[in-house]
Amino acid sequence: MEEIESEDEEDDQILPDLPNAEEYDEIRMRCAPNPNGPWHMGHARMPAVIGTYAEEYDGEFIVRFDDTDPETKRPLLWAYDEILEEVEYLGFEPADVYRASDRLEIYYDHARDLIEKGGAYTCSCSGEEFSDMKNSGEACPHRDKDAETTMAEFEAMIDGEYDSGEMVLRVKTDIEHKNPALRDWVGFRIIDTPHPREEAEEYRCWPMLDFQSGVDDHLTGVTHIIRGIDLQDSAKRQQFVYDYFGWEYPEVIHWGHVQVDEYDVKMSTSTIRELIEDGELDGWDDPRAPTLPSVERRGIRGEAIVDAMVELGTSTSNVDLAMSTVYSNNRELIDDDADRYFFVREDHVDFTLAGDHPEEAHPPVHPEHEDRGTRDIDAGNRVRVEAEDVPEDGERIWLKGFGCFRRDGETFEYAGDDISAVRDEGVDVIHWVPADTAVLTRMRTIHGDQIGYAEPGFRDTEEDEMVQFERVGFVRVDDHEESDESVAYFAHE
RNA sequence: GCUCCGUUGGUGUAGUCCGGCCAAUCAUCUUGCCCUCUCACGGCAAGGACCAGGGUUCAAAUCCCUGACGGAGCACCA
Repeated sequence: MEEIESEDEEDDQILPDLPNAEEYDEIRMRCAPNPNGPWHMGHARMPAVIGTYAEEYDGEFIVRFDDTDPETKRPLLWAYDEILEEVEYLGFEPADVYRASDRLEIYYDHARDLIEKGGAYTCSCSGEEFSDMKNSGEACPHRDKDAETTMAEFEAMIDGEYDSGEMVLRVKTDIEHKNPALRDWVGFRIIDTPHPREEAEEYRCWPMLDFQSGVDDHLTGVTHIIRGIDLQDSAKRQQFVYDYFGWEYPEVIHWGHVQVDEYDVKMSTSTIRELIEDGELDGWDDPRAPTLPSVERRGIRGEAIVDAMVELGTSTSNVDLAMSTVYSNNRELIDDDADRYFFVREDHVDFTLAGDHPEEAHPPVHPEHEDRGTRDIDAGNRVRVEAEDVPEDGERIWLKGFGCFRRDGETFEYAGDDISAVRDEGVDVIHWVPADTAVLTRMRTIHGDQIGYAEPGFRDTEEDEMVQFERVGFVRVDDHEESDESVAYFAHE
């Protein structure tokens, strides 16, 4: 029995083993977003994977907002909480939440330390000047400054005595390092634009990512870092700081970029924001936007996304996430609970009913759960079907849950309720709605809105409920009240 | 230009460290059939990949070399 359980557990672990996990008492990882907007699908990968690792290793993870650039990557104040909600939506809870903009004094103290150790110098070269020297392996004239001068100038940076661009603090690495990306990088610079957070609005001297993140990873006990290949030189840069302080660098995993298919909109926070500002998207949760608020509104469960992300693994090459995988996961989660309804899309055609047909139709609420009973649809005098489903004149069609009809021009003549017409004679089964009482419904999809008509009982569904429009797909009920049309968000087939 | 890194079917992934059990795993996907008053769910079947070329070896997806292709960094962005 024990053996079986342990085997099962092994099967459950899809992610590759964490490097040197056994050397740490407790695994602790971090998710370090920049709060400059809500998350898109790609952002879900980090909490999905480190949250899963935390579960597998009985460890924990933290969220740390790396909000150290009030200007070019200006944080949005509401994005902090929004992102935390998205982590929750994905089904995870961080052990701690930090904001780098709360921690400036900590970074300053470490910078002072570093200066005393001779590991940093203030530099007033222009970016271009320095870049030229650096690329030819030459030290700039400021490199040999004594620690006292550097310290005084660094304090002046903190005190706001320089304008943006006038002075930076560089970490002294190896000016002749064969990889030019590692040579004497900037640790602190001046930004004139105040930080949007009240708590941080007075600061002008801001650490760069490599300094801030390097210090914080150590101070917050991070044992394993996952980051993108765009940051593959970061560990090597930060290693110089760690060496000055005598710290051990955490384990690092680099992964490639993730792309998501299906969407017409590029997956980038700035692109999405522009489209919203231009009015092309209704907001961050527009179904056409590849964002987490959007997929949540469509009724995709966080778990479906997490499973798909975890399956992507942590390879260093770029990967494409097929939304079909997410949909497949989600279908499995929701199918059992999703009641069935009819929904006739544009273009539609109406037919007058003729003959001795029953007044009501009684299709099952869910084909696999008879106990949930049937819907009762009063057919009225006319039914509405999709143009694509209209049979040739004179041919029969089976209105699902209702009965067989033969088309005669613009009328449907009742042709009985003998199911053998379907089973043995090949009559097609289609969905339909009563034309006069159907519920006008806007179905919002990833490729734009679609108008249609739901059966009357759809009015009684509750907001947030997942239902299946038979032969159309699964949707999340969004709203019945706001306008004269009901609104549903299309999830997937 | 300099410096890193990668390349298994449409997509993702296992296997690569320690060469043979790999004529390559699993999922998704596509197609067909079955089930069915849904094109959902379920069942069955099929399709589809080791970037290329050399080398080492009895044996290479796995080791070595070269090349091609792709990605990333060389920011006072994260």
